[in-house]
Amino acid sequence: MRIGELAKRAGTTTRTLRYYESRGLLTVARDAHGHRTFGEDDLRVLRQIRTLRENGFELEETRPFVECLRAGHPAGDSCPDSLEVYRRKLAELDACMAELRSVRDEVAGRLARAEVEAAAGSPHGPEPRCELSPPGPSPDTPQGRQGAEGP
Amino acid sequence: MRIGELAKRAGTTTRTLRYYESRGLLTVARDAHGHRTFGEDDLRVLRQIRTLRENGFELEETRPFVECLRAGHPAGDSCPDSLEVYRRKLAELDACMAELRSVRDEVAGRLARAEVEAAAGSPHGPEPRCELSPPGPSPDTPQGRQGAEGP
DNA sequence: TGTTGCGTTGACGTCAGCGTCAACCCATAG
DNA sequence: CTATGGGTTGACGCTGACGTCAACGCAACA
Repeated sequence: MRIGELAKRAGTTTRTLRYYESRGLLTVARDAHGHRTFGEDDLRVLRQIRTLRENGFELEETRPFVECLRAGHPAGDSCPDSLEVYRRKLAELDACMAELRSVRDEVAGRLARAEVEAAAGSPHGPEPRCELSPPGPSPDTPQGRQGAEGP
Repeated sequence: MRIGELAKRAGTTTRTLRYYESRGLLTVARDAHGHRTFGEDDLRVLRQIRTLRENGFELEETRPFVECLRAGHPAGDSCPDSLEVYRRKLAELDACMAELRSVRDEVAGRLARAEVEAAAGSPHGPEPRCELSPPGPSPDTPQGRQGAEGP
């Protein structure tokens, strides 16, 4: 199997595969023409990586799973290092959710107070300029899974 | 007040202030030497920006608050545009938390299953020996089992 | 007179994970 | 012969919010 077919089968692109190779996540053999050749095991590795990436794992965090598979284990998470990544990720997710909750409460509080002020000041205060623009082309791209973090 | 003092008072750096100016968030006067000069109102604007940034607002999202302050309002969130940003942010936070929760459950499930497998296999001592195809033209890889793949 | 310390502008570096050319090679089909 | 459709490498772009120089000007202090 060559890189185009593998990319299609894994639902990704050739650019991505070459990038993974450059990161050392894929070890690639070449044929007589210098073309990369892959086997079914590479597809498994790739699927493992994609699954993790879709769950918000960074590329580097997939390395233990890849090495676990390459060591001949039936699944990428059959090894202690992979489990450790799972646990770290869980803790990370919990921390992130806690922070998001606190920020959410903070923002909700500010909004509530500001709305009260606005209601109190509205009859006499500054006139509301423009109401919010109608729900036009605002493509809400759900990309951020752990985005609202600082340093 | 010059840029160094303002940066210190706002707990940030001169680079940051110049960056904000380049984004049009700070309108800056110059003295005879070409040095930027700031007043207390600039400090207020800056504090508003920093507070929002610390709560995960993007720089561009702080613009309505800045303009609100510059329009002479007592607080940055005294204007409808600012409130709308608050509301959008709340929705965004809620969506993000929901996604994090689902990912968290997914990962927790995988960890639990993998730990069960590990506990079952550990007493017997799993021997991973078979390796995947190393660099070389042999795409034929006899592999006995397949691991559990998620949805 | 030098040194320190503040200011200025401009430009490149950083982090992740690729997308998007460009310029080329190679094989097969019409 | 050429068009098409693979493959190869290399290099730049993109997103955000700055950090980190470089090379300079200007003022005060000893």
